[in-house]
Amino acid sequence: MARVILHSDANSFYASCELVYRPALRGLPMAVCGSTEERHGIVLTATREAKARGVRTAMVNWEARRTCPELIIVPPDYPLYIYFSKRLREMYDSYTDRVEPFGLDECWLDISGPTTTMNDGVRLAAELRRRAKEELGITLSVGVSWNKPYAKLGSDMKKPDATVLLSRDNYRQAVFPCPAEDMIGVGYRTGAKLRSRAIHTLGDLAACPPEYMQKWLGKIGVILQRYAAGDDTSPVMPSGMETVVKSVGNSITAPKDMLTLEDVHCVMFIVAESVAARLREMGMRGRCISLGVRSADMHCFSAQNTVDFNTAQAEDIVSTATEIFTKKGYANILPLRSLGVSVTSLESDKRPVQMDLLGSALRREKSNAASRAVDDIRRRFGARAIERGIALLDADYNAINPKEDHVIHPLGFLRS
DNA sequence: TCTGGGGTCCTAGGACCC
DNA sequence: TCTGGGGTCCTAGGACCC
Repeated sequence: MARVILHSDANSFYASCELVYRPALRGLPMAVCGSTEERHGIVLTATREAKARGVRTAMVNWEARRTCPELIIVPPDYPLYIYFSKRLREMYDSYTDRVEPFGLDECWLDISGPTTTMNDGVRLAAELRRRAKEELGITLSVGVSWNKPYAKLGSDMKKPDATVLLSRDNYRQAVFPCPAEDMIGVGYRTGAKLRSRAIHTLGDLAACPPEYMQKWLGKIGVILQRYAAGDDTSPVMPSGMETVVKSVGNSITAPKDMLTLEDVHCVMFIVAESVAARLREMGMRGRCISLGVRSADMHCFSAQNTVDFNTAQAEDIVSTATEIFTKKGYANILPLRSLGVSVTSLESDKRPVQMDLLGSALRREKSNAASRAVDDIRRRFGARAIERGIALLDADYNAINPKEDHVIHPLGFLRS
């Protein structure tokens, strides 16, 4: 049984959808690039080649505007990304039932079979690239290998519109000279740690004794060493087996710093409302509520609280988050730049609720019904059709709409 | 003047129970 | 009464991914 894994990465996915330039490639609002690229030294994608040439690829919006005053900032269009992501996904699904998405624009495909060869993988890669270009106008970079980390590595190696085969015959020459940071799982911090012990390349990493890695970096150390050596047998999840969502949250950098407790409360409500509505949409509720804040001097704090009931109600989220805020003395770090809440320990809202003697479970059910009615009004007449009084206190904060502006719907939604 | 947003997993320490 | 161990849950923080 030959294992043949592909990893397909849609090149400049967001740019392909809109012909826009996304500064910093870090999910910031996107800006039209036009011909500014050459004149201002702004590059379209953070490619390996660009990095190797030392070209600046990270630029925040204000920097980009300063560099290029005629830059036009275009807000992201998530429904469009979802559309393209869905079309690509359908294409992959027509070849194998083992397709595992990784973000909106990447997927692993497993085409292993008794007679499958690496050449079959390369042929399929060519066909996927041809079809993506013809049918969607998008180019793909595809890595082909016998394991997931190498397939991913291969898809990163050559962009755009390319296939890279990392086989048992060539991987030593192709993989081992690469910087250790190229491997999935090795980020900025871990890369620095590895370098501090003279582990510079994937070859260096692959050669590390597992016991040494375990002792030094724990579980993740052993995993990374095995990734580097191509020693990974983790399966590509079958289509339809998307992992269950484990947390739902929203956070926002406010249009102006939150100076007072009233400001905090107002933003907290707006964010909590979005989280609660999304939970209800997904048919979920949870009992662990966390609050994260960032002060104006960019220090982050977070804390959580587990309550004894499951909720998808903004009021519950806000009251718990407020408790945390008070208990932790976050008032002392005002002004705040950013605030977020999230809910974990999730369960389906189809599960029966234990009634209690005080009737609070019953009250919660009623309040849930009221929230659903509000959801329905907003669905029919728009997000602004019905608003909370507190949100009207401040026009700047009221302009925030986390649910519409920031949420990329979970990948599970793509299959509906 | 400004530094994103939504997630996942892992770790280490502590509380609690048996 | 004291001590120890195992298991589970909770919590805060860190690192990583797109």
